[in-house]
Amino acid sequence: MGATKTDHFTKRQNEIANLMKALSHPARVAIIDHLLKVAACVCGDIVAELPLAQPTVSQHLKELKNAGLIKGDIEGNSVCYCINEKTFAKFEALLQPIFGKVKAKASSCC
Amino acid sequence: MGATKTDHFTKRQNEIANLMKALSHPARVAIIDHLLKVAACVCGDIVAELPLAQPTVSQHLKELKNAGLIKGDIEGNSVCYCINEKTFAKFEALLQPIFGKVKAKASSCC
DNA sequence: TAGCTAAATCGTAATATTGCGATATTAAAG
DNA sequence: CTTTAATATCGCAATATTACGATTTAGCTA
Repeated sequence: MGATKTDHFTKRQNEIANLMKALSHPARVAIIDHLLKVAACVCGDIVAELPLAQPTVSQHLKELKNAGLIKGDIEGNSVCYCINEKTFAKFEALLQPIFGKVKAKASSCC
Repeated sequence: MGATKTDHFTKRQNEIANLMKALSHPARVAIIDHLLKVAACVCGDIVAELPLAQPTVSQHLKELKNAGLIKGDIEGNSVCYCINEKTFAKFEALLQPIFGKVKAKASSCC
């Protein structure tokens, strides 16, 4: 055991969970923060920004990329990472109904 | 190793990461879905709804409670779980600026 | 009190994540 | 072609998560 039973849940629930997981580590939130702050799409700058070793940052970048939250363009020697707006838009669209329903509920109990 | 270096990141980044982690499992998304759907605050109904054993569901409920996303009121024999709107509002407030900045950026590169 | 039901906790196995040193890979520079 | 720089990948150790059977806790009812 220990393997998540993803097949028992809806596609939507798994999509939400996957996007949440991608941002469930402060380093990855910090990477997104940085990519939003800097005008240009930084590459190895991210490694310099974070208090983590290069291989570790590379791994976090890979996870964000797998989740589709960032894109990586090879630019000669280095790689240019940047926000993938499409996925963020989808994420927002998935969360909107939840936040909306929470507000509509208005403490029906407890 | 293996322990997340939470102390190297900002309080905000850790807060976001923690809330994300709480919803990074489809079962926990399903629990929130269910609590939003049902008018009354269900208790053991959640166990019946999910394709998981009772101890497993109890564990997921505990994590959602620890993150502050749900509340649990003891009601005689059983427990009444429900959405904690305050935390959801905070979560939304934390994400809003990110989604906003993503849209404002409008593919500056890549 | 004894028995029943609902939920939490314990203990443990399987698996996943995090972090990083060492090592590849790839492309520009000399 | 060799060197250098920037990233990615490998392999491993430490730790965390997921799942659940067995057990405990707590309240209700008879």
